[in-house]
Amino acid sequence: MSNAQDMLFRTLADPTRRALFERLCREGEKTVGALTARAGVSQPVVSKHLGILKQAGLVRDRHEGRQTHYSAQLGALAPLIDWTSEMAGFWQSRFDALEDLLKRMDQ
Amino acid sequence: MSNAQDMLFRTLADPTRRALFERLCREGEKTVGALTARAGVSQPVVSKHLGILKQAGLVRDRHEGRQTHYSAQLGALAPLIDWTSEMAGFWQSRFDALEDLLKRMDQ
DNA sequence: TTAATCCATAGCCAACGAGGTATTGATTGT
DNA sequence: ACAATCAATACCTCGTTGGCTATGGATTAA
Repeated sequence: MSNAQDMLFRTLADPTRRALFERLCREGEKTVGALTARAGVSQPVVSKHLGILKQAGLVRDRHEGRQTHYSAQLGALAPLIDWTSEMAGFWQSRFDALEDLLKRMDQ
Repeated sequence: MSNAQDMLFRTLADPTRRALFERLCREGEKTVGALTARAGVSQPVVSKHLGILKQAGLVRDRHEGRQTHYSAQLGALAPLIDWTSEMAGFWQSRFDALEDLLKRMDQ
């Protein structure tokens, strides 16, 4: 039951985590220190969140000396987009079926 | 800090809740009893989840005698789609900027 | 009227998760 | 060599939440 959507939704459900991902999307690659400076939480917490984001495939890390650079991986949002369009698709097809039925009744 | 995206992500993060919403999208309006029959959890739990989905605007309820019919409200997914395209937009614009820079350097 | 059904609410408990501080490992600067 | 910086890990605490059972309120059936 632990599909890709599950991981994504759970990961993005936390505001702090989503804020980190948003900053990486907006501003590009950032070090842990830079992210911590404006995150409103302690450095270990930021590191933990980044770890979870990485596990979900939403970020990449690049080590350079003693600092780690993180960047957003937009492709990881694909399952989210797929799920949304799937839901919209179901709804649409039921709508189409209803429309079809109404047309038949109209004859 | 409690915007629309926050509510949506948090609501859809739970697998049981998401499964309920998916069934309503796929199969259309259903009573609490019908949903409970295949939910794998007890009726009170289903009711609670439906209440949370309702609060997030993802479902509507319609009372008919002693039973309550629930149906999906697809429009509520809009903030999710908006957020996703916003993230994609940020990424794209940074990509465009880089592309532009490379073009200039190429001259 | 009484019994049965349907759903919501209340109350409880266990597990999870997000936060903190302290510490370690690794790298850079002196 | 030693001190300082950066990020990750370990460990703890506390609030949240998802599950359950029991019950109540409302409606329908006998």
